[in-house]
Amino acid sequence: MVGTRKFNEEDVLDIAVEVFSSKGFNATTMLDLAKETGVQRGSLYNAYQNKDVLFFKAFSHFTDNFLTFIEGELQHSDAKKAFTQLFKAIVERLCNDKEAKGCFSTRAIMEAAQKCPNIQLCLTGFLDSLEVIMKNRLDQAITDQQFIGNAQSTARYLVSLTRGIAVIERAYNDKARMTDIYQTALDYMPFKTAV
Amino acid sequence: MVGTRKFNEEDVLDIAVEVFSSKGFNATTMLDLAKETGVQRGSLYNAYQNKDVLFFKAFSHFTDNFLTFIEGELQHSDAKKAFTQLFKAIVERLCNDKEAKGCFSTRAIMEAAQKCPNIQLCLTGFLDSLEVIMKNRLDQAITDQQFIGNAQSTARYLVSLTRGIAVIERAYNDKARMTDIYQTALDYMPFKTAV
DNA sequence: ATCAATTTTGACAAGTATGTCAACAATGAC
DNA sequence: GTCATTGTTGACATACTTGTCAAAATTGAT
Repeated sequence: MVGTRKFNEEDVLDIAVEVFSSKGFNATTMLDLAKETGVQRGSLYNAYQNKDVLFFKAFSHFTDNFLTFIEGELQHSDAKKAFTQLFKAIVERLCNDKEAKGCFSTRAIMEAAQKCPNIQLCLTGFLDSLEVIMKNRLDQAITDQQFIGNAQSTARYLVSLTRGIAVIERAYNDKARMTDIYQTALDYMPFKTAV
Repeated sequence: MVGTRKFNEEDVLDIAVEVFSSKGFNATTMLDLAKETGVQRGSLYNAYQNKDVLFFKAFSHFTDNFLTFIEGELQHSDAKKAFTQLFKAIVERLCNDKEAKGCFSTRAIMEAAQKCPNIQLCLTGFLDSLEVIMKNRLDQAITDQQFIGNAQSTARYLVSLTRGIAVIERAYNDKARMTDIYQTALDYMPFKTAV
């Protein structure tokens, strides 16, 4: 490498995720991204070709972090507690971020999914991964005799639940409401306390 | 009235709802609305002041229809069947519309809620109404000994479920998946078949 | 039929966003 | 230290969107 990039790509993508999360895909301009990252617009165009590509990169960056985060929160040996902890952490993450930004992936799905097949694939791929992680944990729970039900369907259902909570956050920005929702959902699920 | 409006306001709002549903708030331009409605841009500005107001009117128009629709689908005397019918109808409505448009209110919440306090209020007001309708049906179910649980929390949870399904529609546009989700959710709920 | 109020129409101005480019700066390799 | 390569910078052209306005058209009321 000869001319080396001045800005830290990691930082820029982190900030891009923030900006896209809080303004949404369409309302975010390259100028916004330039201002927030401190990188000139021209440099962004040089590094990424355009907004779509930058979004794409930011999204990959986000999913890498998020999926790791999700898996980390499902570690508790009691299945119901594991999922409770997961949702608790998701809600914390949604609410505790400075100035209520909103869920990056949910906003992306609502706004950008239909934009192009690549982005659509990348978004469904993310949800699929989420589903797999949850399904695996549920399979484990079944093995541990802590859950009786269809792991596949339940995982899909739980993925949908995370999306619903993300929408509720946008509307009410009320942590108690979000907590009530996932607790109600988890209480209804056929978990069994360990034998 | 002297100079009478040429276009049918009802029709225009119907179409506006369609356009906002399929493109989202930000991506919808006044030109889009003019093209789709066949009403000149200038006339739209004359009738409504700007995009925000037009959106506001379209939203009210939408909620009037939607809440009536929701109540209509909850008529079945068996509570679980009533809610199953409701979700079935919601999914139909989401999927059967020409060229997969997406849920108007969910898109609005994700994109427009933070725009201004008025719109925020109007969106939460809509969700609140939805919640009340569901809570009333659940209260009835409790009276009928068809349900045991907290009507308030469950209603909120179900509102969130409708939002989650709307997001899933955007990502996958897969009716079977959406059906699986609400069936899983309803199967987990503490309904009792009538005594 | 005329009038007055209102809508419609198309053009205009201003602002915003995108994407490109040429000149310039920086730096690793030799 | 020079060079070649790449990144940075700010300006530019283009396109899009919004909102306004004056002139023209329309129509209910008289």
